[in-house]
Amino acid sequence: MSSEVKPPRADARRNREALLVAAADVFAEHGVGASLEEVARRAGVGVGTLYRHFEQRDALVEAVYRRELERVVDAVPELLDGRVGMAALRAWSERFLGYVAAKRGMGEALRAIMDCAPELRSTVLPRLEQAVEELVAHGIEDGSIRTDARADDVLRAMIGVFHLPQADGWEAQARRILDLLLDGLEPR
Amino acid sequence: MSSEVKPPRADARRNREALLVAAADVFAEHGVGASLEEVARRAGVGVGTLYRHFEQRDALVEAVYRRELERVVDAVPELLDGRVGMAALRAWSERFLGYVAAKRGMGEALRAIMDCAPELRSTVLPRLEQAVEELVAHGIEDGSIRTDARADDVLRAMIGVFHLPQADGWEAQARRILDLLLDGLEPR
DNA sequence: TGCAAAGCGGAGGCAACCTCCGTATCTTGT
DNA sequence: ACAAGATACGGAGGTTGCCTCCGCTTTGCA
Repeated sequence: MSSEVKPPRADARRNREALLVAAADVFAEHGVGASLEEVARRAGVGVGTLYRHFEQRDALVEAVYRRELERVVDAVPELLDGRVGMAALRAWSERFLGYVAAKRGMGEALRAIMDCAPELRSTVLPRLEQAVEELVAHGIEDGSIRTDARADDVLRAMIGVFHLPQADGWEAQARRILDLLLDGLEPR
Repeated sequence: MSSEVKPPRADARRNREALLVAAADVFAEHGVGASLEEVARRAGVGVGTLYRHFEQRDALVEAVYRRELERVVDAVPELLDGRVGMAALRAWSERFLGYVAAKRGMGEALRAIMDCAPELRSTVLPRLEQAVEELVAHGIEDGSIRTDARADDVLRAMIGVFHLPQADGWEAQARRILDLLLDGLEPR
């Protein structure tokens, strides 16, 4: 009846960790579409092991970027402190942008995570949704955000922008577009 | 000195056309990442022929969606007629959205076109940029759009939104996001 | 009608995907 | 400390898609 989940074997845990580290490297180097055999090789592990731990590519992608994204999510309360909702959302989006710009592959990763089948979908996307939801709700309450604003729209818009090809000047352009979007969220 | 380009042979033209038709089908069915051998097969043509006509995938993608996109571009003057810039831009984005929603694969295609190396880049992207530029310029002139608005930002934002995974409710959500964006373009 | 030139096709080499199962490594109970 | 079962590993191999290369066909021109 209680929690019937045995802890995984020691070698399994080790390999899983090695795979995550290797994948982070390889994704940073060749993007999220990189060869999984390369990942396995660099982790010093057989492909079979990779596929056992992460049944699909998306599962690996998600696991690799999960920690970073959690940090973005966790920043919400701090940013909300002493700020009006809109200002907090602006600060948050700026921080999010910084993460995406810093961690190569994260833009693609976000898109990939959104794409994958709902039943396999990670826990990360809901947490992001929840983060935006909180920010938007505050803004609506204190009157700094339009009452008809929808958190899911805002998050998707951000992801759309983050996933644009990161050519030269990407970060500045993304910032401008985000500003446009946020301006659109202010009450008329 | 004059135009040294001979017209292509008849069979070449035939095959090119067959490839475009087949590719349109296959892309609509399996997305822009579909198998090119499948495209060749369905066109009743060898792969070699496909690669001779379209050296890279992006070239084929672009050719397939070019006509549709040209229609979007060509709508600009008509939409500008008797409308203020902002209104024309709204109407244009709505029309663009309609095209993307109707033609499966077009969202992906836009992204793919943006991605490909500049020197190989199609003539379509510049034409789209020019279209938005015209709309935005009018809007700035007649005071319906912020003076600091940048056409390239607007286009990229749109493409970002169009490329989001087209799940249920995509069109409505894309419309809301675009509205947000356009609201952000109105003078403060 | 004949002959370059232009174009065709698909075999073949390569890379990545993913599965499967014989073998190795851990854990637990004694 | 050891044995036995459970758990996990590895990588060969079947499959598919990419792209190139070159002997053969078709076309257009004289």
